[in-house]
Amino acid sequence: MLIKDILNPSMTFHINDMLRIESTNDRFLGPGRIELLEKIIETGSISQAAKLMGMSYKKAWDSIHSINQQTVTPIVITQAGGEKGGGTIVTDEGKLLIASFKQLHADIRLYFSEKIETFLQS
Amino acid sequence: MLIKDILNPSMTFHINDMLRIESTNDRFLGPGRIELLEKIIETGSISQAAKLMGMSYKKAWDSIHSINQQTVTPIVITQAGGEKGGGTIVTDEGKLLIASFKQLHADIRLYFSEKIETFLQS
DNA sequence: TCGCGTTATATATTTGCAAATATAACGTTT
DNA sequence: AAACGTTATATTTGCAAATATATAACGCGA
Repeated sequence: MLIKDILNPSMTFHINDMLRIESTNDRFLGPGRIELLEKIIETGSISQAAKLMGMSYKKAWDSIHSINQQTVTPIVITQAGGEKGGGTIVTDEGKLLIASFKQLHADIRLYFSEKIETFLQS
Repeated sequence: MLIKDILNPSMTFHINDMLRIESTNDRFLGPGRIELLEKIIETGSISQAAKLMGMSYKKAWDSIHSINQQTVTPIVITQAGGEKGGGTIVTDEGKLLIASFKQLHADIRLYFSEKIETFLQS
């Protein structure tokens, strides 16, 4: 008896490989927050980054606020008011987090793709 | 610059290691459905299994209906009416799915625990 | 034929969360 | 001091998902 003979062949199965790092009772990093941080680097602004992603400003702000609260070193630094009305930058620590997360994610996706393959063919 | 010096040391971080196997546009197997199948084996009944898990009967029924629709061989066989009012059994194919899923889940949890360790200490 | 406990299914209600909206505060520029 | 675009925060609205409720169908046994 084989797994592949049980599953409906007209359907394609996959593992949900979204990597999410969480702390005790809050989310920390996931694909969405990583993309948001990258868009903030591009635009220098939370509101513009949110708009670029089709995300509400509130959700974007909540996300970066959540991230900052879970680190000792700030990941983003915001300024309300000032030239161009203000803005937001991602710190070097933030950029390190982004790079490390993406590497970890790539590793896990690879491992998953191997595992699901053997599972579905077993 | 190190990840572990960025993160708040008063918080414990972990990877969300819930394994979910999905098809094109429906869930297939996750920890909840696995537990439900196991409780059905124990009790011989969807309703009793649901009650044991604190799950509504509708959600339980929807879950097993969804599973059965994604396989060519039925995973559970239900009977409405009959002695004791009816009942539900898990087929050998269902038991194979449970065992394979748990093995896969264990492998992934191990891999994750190694990965998150190096990530958090890097 | 009725009762029983179960599966099967529809409908209504509630709840939680995402989105939208509104407003305040901020600090440079003019 | 007024304008501007941004961050910051509260409030309201809308919607989807979970839950609850109700009812039907099923088939054996008394």
